[in-house]
Amino acid sequence: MTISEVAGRSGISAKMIRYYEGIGLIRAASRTDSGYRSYDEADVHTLGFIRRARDLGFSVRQIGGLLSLWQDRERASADVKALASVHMDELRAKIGELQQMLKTLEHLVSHCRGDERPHCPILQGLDGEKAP
Amino acid sequence: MTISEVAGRSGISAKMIRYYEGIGLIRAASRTDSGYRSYDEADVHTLGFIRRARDLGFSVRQIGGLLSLWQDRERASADVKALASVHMDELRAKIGELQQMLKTLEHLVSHCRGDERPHCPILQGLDGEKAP
DNA sequence: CTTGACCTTCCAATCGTTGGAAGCTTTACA
DNA sequence: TGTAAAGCTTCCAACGATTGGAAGGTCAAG
Repeated sequence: MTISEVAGRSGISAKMIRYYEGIGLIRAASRTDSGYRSYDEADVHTLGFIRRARDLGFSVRQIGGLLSLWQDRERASADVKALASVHMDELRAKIGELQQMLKTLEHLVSHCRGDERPHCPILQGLDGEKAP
Repeated sequence: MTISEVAGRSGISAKMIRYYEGIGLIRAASRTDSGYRSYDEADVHTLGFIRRARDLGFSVRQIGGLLSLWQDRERASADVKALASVHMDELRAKIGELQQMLKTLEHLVSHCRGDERPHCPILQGLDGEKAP
């Protein structure tokens, strides 16, 4: 299977597959005589795993950890759970941060008439006169 | 005022002040005879505005737009509101994305015993057997 | 045998921020 | 006055994940 085939089937671009190989997230693919990378069903499977982990927001480093556990038949599920929990905490923190920004903005925007006049509580809020 | 003084007072690092100058977000500071950048109260004010905008998650490009409007006495508040609304939509989209990730993870994690045994619904979920 | 679609590697850009190196200036202190 | 520390300058590189492109080799269909 060529890299574009496995890319299409896994949902990871050929560019990223080469990149993942370069940083050591996946093993270097075997090559044809002419130097083309060659893949099989197991690679599609692994890359699909990576794509789903990525879709859940795991970093490449975290995905590396998940891959190790995934391939370790003697893993403890507690280790997987711990890794996932760290990421969930990161997600919650990020969500909270963005929600706080949004809340502040909603407050400012709700007081802005949004007409042709220059008066604007949004800019006033950014001006530092008061921190809402 | 030196760059580190204005950095301390505005909450933006000297590194970033030079960077903002380099990309044209702020005007090039005047220089002393020896080539040091020199700042005044107005610069502290402007940088404070930028820091607060940045704290609300606006991109540098958006902050450029906000600065223009801030300094334009004949602006229409509708323009400010529109710019802020675009960013709020971005924030809502990002929050929704992260919440969806978190929700999926919470579901997976809640079914994982987290003990010393290898069985793990989290890894099963990532394995592609089913997309929850 | 040519053409087009693929593959390869390498280099660059994105975005915002930080770090460091090399060299000059100012400040502080003996 | 001499010197050392601290602060300034510019330039270059890295982070993370991804995309884009250029230059050149290879495979398939016509």
